[in-house]
Amino acid sequence: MTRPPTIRDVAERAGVSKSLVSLVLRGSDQVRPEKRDAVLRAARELGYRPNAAARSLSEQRTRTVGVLLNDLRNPWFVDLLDGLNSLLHANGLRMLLADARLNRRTGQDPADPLLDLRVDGLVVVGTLPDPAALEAAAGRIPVVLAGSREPAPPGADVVAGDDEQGARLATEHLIGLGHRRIAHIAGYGAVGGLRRRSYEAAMRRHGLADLAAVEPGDMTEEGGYRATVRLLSRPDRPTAVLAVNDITAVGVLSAADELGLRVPRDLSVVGYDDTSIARLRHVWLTTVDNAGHEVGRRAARCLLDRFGDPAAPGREQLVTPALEIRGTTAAPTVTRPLTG
Amino acid sequence: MTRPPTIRDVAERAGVSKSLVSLVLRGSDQVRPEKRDAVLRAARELGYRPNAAARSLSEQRTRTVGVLLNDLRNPWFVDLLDGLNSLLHANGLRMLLADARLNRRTGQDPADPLLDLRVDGLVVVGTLPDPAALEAAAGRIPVVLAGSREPAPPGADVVAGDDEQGARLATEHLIGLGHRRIAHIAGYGAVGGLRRRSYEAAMRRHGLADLAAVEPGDMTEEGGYRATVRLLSRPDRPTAVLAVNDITAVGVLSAADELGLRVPRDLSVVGYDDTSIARLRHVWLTTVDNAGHEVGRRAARCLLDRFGDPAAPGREQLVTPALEIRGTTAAPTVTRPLTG
DNA sequence: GCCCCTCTTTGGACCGTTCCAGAACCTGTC
DNA sequence: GACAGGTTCTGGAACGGTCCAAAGAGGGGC
Repeated sequence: MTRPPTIRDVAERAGVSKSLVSLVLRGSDQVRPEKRDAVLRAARELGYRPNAAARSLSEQRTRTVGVLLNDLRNPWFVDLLDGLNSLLHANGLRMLLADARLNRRTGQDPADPLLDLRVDGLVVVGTLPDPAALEAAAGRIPVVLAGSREPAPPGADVVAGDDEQGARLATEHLIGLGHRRIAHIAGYGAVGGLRRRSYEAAMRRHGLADLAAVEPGDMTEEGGYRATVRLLSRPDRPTAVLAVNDITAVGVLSAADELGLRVPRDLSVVGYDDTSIARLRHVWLTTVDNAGHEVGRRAARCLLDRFGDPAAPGREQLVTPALEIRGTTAAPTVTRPLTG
Repeated sequence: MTRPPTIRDVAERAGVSKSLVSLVLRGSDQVRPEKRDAVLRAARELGYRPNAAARSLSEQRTRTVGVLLNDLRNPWFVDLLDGLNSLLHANGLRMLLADARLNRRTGQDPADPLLDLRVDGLVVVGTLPDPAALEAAAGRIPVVLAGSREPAPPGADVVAGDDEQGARLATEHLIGLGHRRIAHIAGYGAVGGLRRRSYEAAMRRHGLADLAAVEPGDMTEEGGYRATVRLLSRPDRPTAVLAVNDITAVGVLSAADELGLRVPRDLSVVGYDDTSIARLRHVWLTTVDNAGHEVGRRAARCLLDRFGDPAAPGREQLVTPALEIRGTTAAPTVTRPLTG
């Protein structure tokens, strides 16, 4: 009922000035121990909590970093957040999450609430909101795009997994197992393009360009399912499929199941992202681990660096992914087709 | 580089006082149209954004509701957030997410950052953080526990799915299909207890008390797997399993798979929560839809009501769940055991 | 006892808003 | 043309902190 205590209430109870309370609470060592104790005791007794709004108004900074997520339903970013948070937290910064999809309702820019709160920095995870609005933001505060490779506004940093390397690892894993007809179910956006082109390049490098087959998908399970049905109904059907992401790969598994193909005996499947779904025993998908934690850590690093030097030019950092071999890939048992 | 424009900059450019700018921006109709236009134009030209910290300091409210999530990795709450947001947003409130697990690092209470920001209300989604801290918060601001049935601090509201009804629906679905040996893999917490007891009650009501079997689990896939291995190695093994949640049910599927049992022919499986995993074609799990969206809407409703009447006693609201029948349940094909 | 110096402590300005009392300006009436 | 009453507009005081210049306290040297 009664209003929360302020720094003045604490000062009064401790018998000192509000300035001294402020000093103590900010950990100054220019304070006599007895006074410090008196202040801390008073604060404890009153249940004092600093008012973040007042503090940031006065300090001209919020010690808060806004994180814009494109879709909470797609949990691949959880590791990334974890890495991000660990470093930010160690530097006394808090993280504020906003779901771009939820906030889109308004028709306004999804970053608006965060910008109104005057966050000190912005991390955009995954696909971009309105690039124009982001560019405006990048002029005022540090902006980092994490986990995607969209074109960045000038002055923004980009940290992401190395999609080219990851797709190459996956493709060469399949080639190394002896597969030659390896199909790819593609996605959209910068990530989709990079993974597809890297797959194509790897096939070409191993003299398999003619056997490459790209089927478009929409990065959903349903899309993976449908693309697989199309792929497997071809006369020269593939013995392995590289999907643009895990969820698409799960669609591939469903289709294979339905068409009576056993995985990995009749069909090898590789996903991408190493989401929790891939780790389910029931799925146990071979996939590419995007090193989300490390991406998050580096994104935080970028932000921290940029607080120090706001004018530094935007950089792009790629984190090396790792192949995670599980149960959906094996050597092909089908006899080598004549055309191979 | 230059500092963001303030309301005074706008006032100067529009040739009016800052108070008038404030009036215009808050949509007062006590302003002459020409002045209003001048102010709006000036604001647009300067790229003015209101400073949320200053506003909330002055207004003594933040128009922000804090949402405390227990674990972003467990995405069952996404629908809930969606429902929550829709109503809050319509009432001019924004949502701030905090992950309790991420913030726990500090050893402090995970709600601290939200409370420092002086959120106007708090929604705790899922299992509780430190109950003591929550109780302190409930004294100052409206608190709603959403999606779980933990004991609430006095003055807090609780909105959740009706676990008893859901578990009964699921159990009776299995009984209706002809199953008699129905096992339950239990979980922990209030939710775990309610679902288990409701399962037991339903079995009893149908004269199947002797055939009831409860195996403890830990609400993870691994736990579901292990519990199933134990269950299926019994001489009188069940023909159906009701799992405490979807993720546990996926563990059941894995174990069945590994032991050579076909689902649903040899074993029926029901999950709980209707998470996105249950909807994967490759899983296609029969489960209980917890009506997350509706739970979220009602939680928002509670909060809004409580802004109006802070002293109202805490209420508990239950939302009726619905059975979602998919591919993992069917009539038992095994002959009825003699003891049945 | 006085002066200087360092270590503590304090009052007051400021951050960018809202809110409120009252000023200024209309308009119509007598 | 003064006045009442309404509509518009304004200055200044909050809000709860931080920051800074300067005041006060204490100690040492002469």
